[in-house]
Amino acid sequence: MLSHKTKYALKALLYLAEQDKDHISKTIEISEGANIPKKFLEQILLDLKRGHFVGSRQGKFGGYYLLKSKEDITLADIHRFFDGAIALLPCASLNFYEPCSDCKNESECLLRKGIIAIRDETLKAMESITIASLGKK
Amino acid sequence: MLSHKTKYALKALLYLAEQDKDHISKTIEISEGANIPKKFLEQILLDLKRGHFVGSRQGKFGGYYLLKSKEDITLADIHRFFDGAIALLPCASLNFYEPCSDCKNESECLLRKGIIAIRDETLKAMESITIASLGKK
DNA sequence: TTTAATTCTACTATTTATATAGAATTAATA
DNA sequence: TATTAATTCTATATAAATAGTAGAATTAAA
Repeated sequence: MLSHKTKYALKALLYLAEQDKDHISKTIEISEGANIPKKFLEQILLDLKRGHFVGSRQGKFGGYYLLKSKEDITLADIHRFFDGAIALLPCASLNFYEPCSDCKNESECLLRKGIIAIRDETLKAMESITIASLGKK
Repeated sequence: MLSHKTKYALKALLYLAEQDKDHISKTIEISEGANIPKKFLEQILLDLKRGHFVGSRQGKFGGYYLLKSKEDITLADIHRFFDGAIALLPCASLNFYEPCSDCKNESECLLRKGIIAIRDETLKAMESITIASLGKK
């Protein structure tokens, strides 16, 4: 399952992607438009800024805007950024690999191969979906 | 990610599937064979029993054995049984559907359609993997 | 009756998720 | 330059889920 944070981040990005180019969205505007708790959204937007997905302008008339092109932000990117690994086990993750603490011999683990097969399919689907493709109803 | 509980359950089922027919495995034996904390495994085996995946014999020389055929236990089954929904959002789940509390209009939710597409792919992969197929190295 | 296993109930840390509060900083503009 | 309204930052709070432990009760074979 996605965490609420990830879901809210995706909704916020979708909101930003819908706006006119050059429009700068205030937090409160996104919060109301996408129905996300304002203070929580504030943190999420800061995270997205640190991840270089969005940019911000400070001070009066400040706000947020998309930094990356909406075609270039995939569901896999946002999942990894907030929730981490896409694979169901750390030993099967490409970007967040860790050995299982209870694993005696990873190369002989029966489970791992199945989990890798699932990861491959899920990943293919998640990388094919972008903020732009979601927007095209 | 799978919870440890789900991972341990899968490892325990794999262990049971490897045994000779009619063999009854004691908890301590599975615990040591699959490297799972014994007391935690005890709870997991009870859960698996309640789910009719395994059967047990009580008393001296008691233990656990597979109840369902190993061809009929899929990764999707075990995931759903312990960790619940396979979909990334509850509104996209077939077996654990719930509306999102922050959703204004589900039928128009841009995110939902993408999440359903991912679910379809992941599900196909998870249903194709069984305890039996994992065992065939 | 003894023994060795499962079964059951309850408890308890630890971590993660989901936020909230409030002060500091920034930048436009009157 | 003072005001205003926004972001930014740090810290904290709370609730739920995860992971695991303890110990007594029950069961059934020998």
